[in-house]
Amino acid sequence: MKNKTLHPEDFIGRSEDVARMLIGAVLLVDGVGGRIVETEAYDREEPASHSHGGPTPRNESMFGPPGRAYVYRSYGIHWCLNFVCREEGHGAGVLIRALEPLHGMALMRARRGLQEPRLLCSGPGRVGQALGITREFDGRRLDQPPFHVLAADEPSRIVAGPRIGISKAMELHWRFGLAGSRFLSRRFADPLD
DNA sequence: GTCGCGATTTTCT
DNA sequence: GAAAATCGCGACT
Repeated sequence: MKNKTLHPEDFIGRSEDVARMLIGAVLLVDGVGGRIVETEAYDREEPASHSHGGPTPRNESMFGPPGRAYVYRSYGIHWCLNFVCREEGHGAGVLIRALEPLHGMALMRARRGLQEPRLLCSGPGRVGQALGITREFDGRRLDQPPFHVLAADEPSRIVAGPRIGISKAMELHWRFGLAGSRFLSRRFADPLD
């Protein structure tokens, strides 16, 4: 299948639309990664987003051009990867929550210190660790090395639900998953649209 | 299977 | 000083 590389113009759009589009896409960092099976959308106009209060030193790249990475430190321990979308200055992004590991299995196992493919990339912190994400990746273009993002080659069946680990804007069903995937970080309670 | 907790650091009040 | 877009482990049901 002729997966096409996603370019900045592919990330111009509402974060909830980009988050759906990314399900089934392949994410590689220095050739290591796999198929995206779970994402979450965030937007400045909604209170659960880091960008909600406007630009700060941490979230600066969320307000930069679309098609780049926004990397943040979570709970003082994990590095989490987002794709910036919409337009420069808006403050929208998509959190990459889980991958089906496909490439660079040995390296991912070594970084994560375990064998089970099931748990290599099933959660945003795990994705960061398996792919070797650090602050140095913040603001980098997604269509240039070390990143490589390939569009899904066929439409994915997508389930949606409330986002995880937040207490605000629970009415928004902005968490998306590949229906039936074993690599989701958690089950979807009521698989809506 | 589910619940609770500690780790560890950045950010903003 | 508290809360946070989390994870892994141990205890309990």
